[in-house]
Amino acid sequence: MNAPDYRLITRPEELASCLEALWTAPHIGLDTETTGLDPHTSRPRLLQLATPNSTYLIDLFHFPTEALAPVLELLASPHSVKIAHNAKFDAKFLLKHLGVRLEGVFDTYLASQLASAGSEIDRHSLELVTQRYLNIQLDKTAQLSDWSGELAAYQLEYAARDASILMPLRETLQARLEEMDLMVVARLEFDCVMSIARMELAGVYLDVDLWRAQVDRVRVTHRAVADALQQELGRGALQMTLFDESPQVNLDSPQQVRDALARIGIDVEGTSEWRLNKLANEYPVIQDLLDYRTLSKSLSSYGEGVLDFINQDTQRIHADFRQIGTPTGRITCSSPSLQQMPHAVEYRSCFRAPAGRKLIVADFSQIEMRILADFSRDRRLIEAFKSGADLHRATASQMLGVPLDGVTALQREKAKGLNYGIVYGMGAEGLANRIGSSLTEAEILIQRYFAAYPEVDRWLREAADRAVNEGRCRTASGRLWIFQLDPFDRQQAAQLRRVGKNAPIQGTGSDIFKRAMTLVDEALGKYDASVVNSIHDEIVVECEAGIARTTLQLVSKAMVDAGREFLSRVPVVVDAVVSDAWLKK
DNA sequence: TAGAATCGCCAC
DNA sequence: AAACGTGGCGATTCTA
Repeated sequence: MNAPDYRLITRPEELASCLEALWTAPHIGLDTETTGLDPHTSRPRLLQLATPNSTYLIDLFHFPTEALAPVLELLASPHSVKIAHNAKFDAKFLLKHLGVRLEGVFDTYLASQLASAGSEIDRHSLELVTQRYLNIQLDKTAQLSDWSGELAAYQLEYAARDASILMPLRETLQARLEEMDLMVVARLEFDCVMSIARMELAGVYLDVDLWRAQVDRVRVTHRAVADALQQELGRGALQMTLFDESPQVNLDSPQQVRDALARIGIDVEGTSEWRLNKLANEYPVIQDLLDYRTLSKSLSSYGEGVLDFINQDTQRIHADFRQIGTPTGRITCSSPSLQQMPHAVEYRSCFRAPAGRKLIVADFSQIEMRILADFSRDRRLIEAFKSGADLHRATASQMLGVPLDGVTALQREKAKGLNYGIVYGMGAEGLANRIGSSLTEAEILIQRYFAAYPEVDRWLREAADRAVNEGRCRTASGRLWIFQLDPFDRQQAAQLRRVGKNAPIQGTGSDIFKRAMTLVDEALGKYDASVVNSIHDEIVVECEAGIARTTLQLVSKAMVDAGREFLSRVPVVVDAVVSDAWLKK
C-alpha cells in the first residue's frame, strides 16, 4: 500500500497547527512507538495521530511533558474517538509517562475479537485484522526496530501507516459490529480498557520473604512425601545389581507411576485425580501420591518462579491481563496467572498491602446464581435471594420441605453441590462424584432441585435447546458466541447443551464484572487507590490506609451499581473487607 | 532437539 | 471412556 501523507512534529510551534486539524476530526487513529514493551523500563518515542487527511508523528523525545499539554487535553477529551489496536498497551505508556487517561477509545483488537464471536481459530494482530477486514497486507518488519535513536524514513513511514490504517479499519469493523448487533458489548469493552491498563500499571505487591518461607516449608514436606512414596513403590521392584541404586520411580511421570503401582498389586487404568480419589481410602500409598501431586503443583506453579515476575523497577508484579480471554468474555491472566493462586491462607497472605496501605477485597455474592434467578424469573429462587437467607440453606429447605433452621450441615452441603453444579450443566453422575453420593441419590436430588425451582429447570432446558437449534448464544450485553460444535455428533451435542446452559450465565457474569471494573476505576480516580487484581467476580484494591473505609464504600457501591444495570429482579450483594492481605477475613 | 500434544491441577 | 463450564501453565512424552 502507499505510504500515507505524514508530518513529523519536533518543534512546539508545529504542534499548534496540527492540533487545529485534530480537534476538528471526530475519529483519530492513535498509535505509539516505544523503546520496549515494558512501560516501567521503556519510554514512548513517537505518538502517531491520524486524521483522514494527514498523520502527525509527534517525536516525544523533543518535548517536555508541559509542552504537550494541548495534545494531552485532546487525548483526555471524549470529544473525539481514539482508535487504537490493543489500546491497553498505548494507554499504559501514555498514563505512566505523560500522566494522561485516554478517553473515547475504539479498540480494533477487541472489536475484531468480538466480531469473531468466540472463534478460537481467528488471530487478531493488526497485520491479520487488516488483512481480514481491508484485504491489505501490512509490513510489520519495522515494529521491532530501534526506536530510541535517529529515526529513518522507513520507520516514520511504518509509524504513520500503522496509525492511518486504523481509520478505515474502524469504519469496516464498526459496520460489522452493527450488523452483528455487537455495538453495546463493544462499548462495554472499550470503556473497560483504561481500568485494566491502570490495574496492570499499578501491579500487585508480594512479600518476598513470606513467599520464600512458604515455598521452603512446602519443599521440606514435598521431599518427605517423595521419600516415603519411593519406599512404598520400591517394594515391588526387582533387586538391581550390587552397584546400582535401587531404581527410582519418576513420580512426575503418570506412566511410570502406573507401572510402579501395578508392581505392588494396584492396577489402575490411569492416574488422574478422580480415579485415585476413589482408591485413596483403601490404599495409603494412593493418598500419599495425591499429596505428592498437590505439593509438586505448588512448587512448580507457585514456587520460586513467581518471584521472577517481580519488576526490578517497581518491586511489584505486573501480570498480563487479556481483556477478552475466553469466548464467554472472561478476563484471563498470565505471567504469572494471579487468578489461579491457591486459595490457602499461606499463599494468599503473601499478597499484602505495603506499609501504610490497606487492601480492599470485594467480591460479588453468588453472582451466577443471581443471574440464573433473574433470567429464569423463578419465583422461589428470587425469593431466596430477596429473603437474604443463606442460598444453600434456602435451597435445601425448599428441596426437602423443611424449615430453614431444620437444615442439617450435610443437607446444606448437598444443596451447595447442586447450586454450583447446575450452572455448569452438570448431570447425575457428576453430582454423585462431587458430593460423594450414589448415582440414584444424585438423580433424586436433581429431581427435587428442579421441583423446588421449576422455572430454573425450564430455562436451562430452553437454553440448551437454543444452543442446539441456533448454534449460538448471547449474554445480557449482547456478547455473541457462535459454537463450533456439531449438533449431529452425540458427544458434541451433549457438550453443546452443557455450554448452552452455562455460557449465557458465565458470560453475563463477565459483562457485569467488566462494568464493575470500569465503575470502580472511575470512582477511585481522585484517590490514592487502585485496582491491583481481578478474579472473575472479585476485585482487589490497594489504597492508602487512611482512606480504607471510604474506598471500601466506593468499591462496593460501584460493583452493586454495575450488577443492577443488568439484573432487576434480584438484589445484587457485594461482600467486601478491609484487610492487610488478600484474605476475605 | 525444539516445538507440539497430552496429562494433570490450580482458580472462579 | 467420560464425567461439570471457562481458562493458564509446568512436566512429561510424542513427533517432525
